[in-house]
Amino acid sequence: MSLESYPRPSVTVDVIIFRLLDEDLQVLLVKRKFPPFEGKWAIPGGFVNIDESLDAAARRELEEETDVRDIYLEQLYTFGDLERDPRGRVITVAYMALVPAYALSPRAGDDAAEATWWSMGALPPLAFDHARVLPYALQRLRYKIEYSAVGFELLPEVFTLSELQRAYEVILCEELDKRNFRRKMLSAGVIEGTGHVRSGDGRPAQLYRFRDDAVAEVRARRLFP
Amino acid sequence: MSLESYPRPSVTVDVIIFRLLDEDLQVLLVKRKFPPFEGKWAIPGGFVNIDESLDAAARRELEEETDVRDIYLEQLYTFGDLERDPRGRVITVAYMALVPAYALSPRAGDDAAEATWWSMGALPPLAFDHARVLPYALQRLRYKIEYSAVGFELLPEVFTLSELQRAYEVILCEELDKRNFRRKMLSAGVIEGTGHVRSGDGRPAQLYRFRDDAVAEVRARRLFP
DNA sequence: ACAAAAGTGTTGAGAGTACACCCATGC
DNA sequence: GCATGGGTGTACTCTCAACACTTTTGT
Repeated sequence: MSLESYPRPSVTVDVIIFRLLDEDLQVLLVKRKFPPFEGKWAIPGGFVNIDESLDAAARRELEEETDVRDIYLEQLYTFGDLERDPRGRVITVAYMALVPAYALSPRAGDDAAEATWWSMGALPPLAFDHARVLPYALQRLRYKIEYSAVGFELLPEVFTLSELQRAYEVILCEELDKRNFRRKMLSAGVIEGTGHVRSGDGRPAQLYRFRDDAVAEVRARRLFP
Repeated sequence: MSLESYPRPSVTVDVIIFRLLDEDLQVLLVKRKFPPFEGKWAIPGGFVNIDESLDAAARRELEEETDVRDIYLEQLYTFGDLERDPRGRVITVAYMALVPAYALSPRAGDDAAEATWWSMGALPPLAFDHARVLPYALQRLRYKIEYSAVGFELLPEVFTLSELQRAYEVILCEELDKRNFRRKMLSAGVIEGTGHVRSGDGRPAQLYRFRDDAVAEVRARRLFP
């Protein structure tokens, strides 16, 4: 059976771009200008070129929206229901990107559709099946932050322990104990002090950075002994 | 931009079907009869029909290979590198299925390619990028068995605690303590006794079944407090 | 001196881990 | 009666979770 003999679905990548700003977890969405879903908001994405891998397509879409490189990008899930795009059969491979808040976007001088950051707690009406995709991504982010070190991808290069804790609290929607948090984070060996401090209101805070060499993947608690 | 204006990749689903037989974790592979990869072995799969969801396509492929229904099936990952299929641009959505050992397969009277169970410890030469896909699936299975109850999907409806423990040991390549295993498994509330026993060599063993209503998802140990 | 945020230890409970012997049956 | 696998309890360690006050700076 040849590759030619079947009608082919279209394949797109959608990139869910999260950032953390002002104690708020936000996602970048673009406004659709044409029917269907005119005026609704969608996860940025586009067709996969025939000579481009999925990862490369996702990275290209990401770089069309943000100005920074070396961004964390991970494949999430592939959504392929029949009725998800009324224009035809479109399968989309969803990726998740985590950008630090200073990543300039929506990109200046961009000719693409209007792009805006939305708080995950107050989303606008969404196009396609994106109302299903975003909660999936949030769940994955929450889950992953619990046993790996992806949380740092949302922070600037140096940060205080309080900022780090607030990042975790915002993503998990849960308050954490300061002493336990600091002890565990430090003993995990994933961050290191920079030797500098940051002054502000109150006592100046030590600054830390993420240790690139740290592979912090906590083993899951097992169901059995 | 219309859906028509781009050349489209082909989309397939591949279903990695695991079973557990004789203390051996096995995977079902089909022998390829035509170039490329003639004589090599591949994960069973096929094209996604234009009027069929991804999940439906995966289930159809699975049912072409096995005789049982209600089988555990989960989407794993989508592989979309350019050179993974020399015949052209083919993106494949990989699924993982777990079948009990009595699931008759390869299907009797099947007109499809020769299909054989292979031990995960001794795989034949593989087609496409399947040498990358199978270890990914195994890792996912190992990971998932540690914090959820998918392990039961590989066992018959009733089983002894020793059989269950051996299943875990085979998948994890790790010996487990009998007393700890039994205590934890019973206290987790995911299995219940049937009241019957099975006789064999030595003392007869109590038989258990999985409790459908048990939602045993163990929370991951967290990196932070 | 006071406001504001940073930083610091201890204790009790529960889970995990290691470990060795008796029990019920078939032959 | 013996070989074979089934079944059971305890002690130690370690991690988790709860909890409140002192320190350092800017104004």
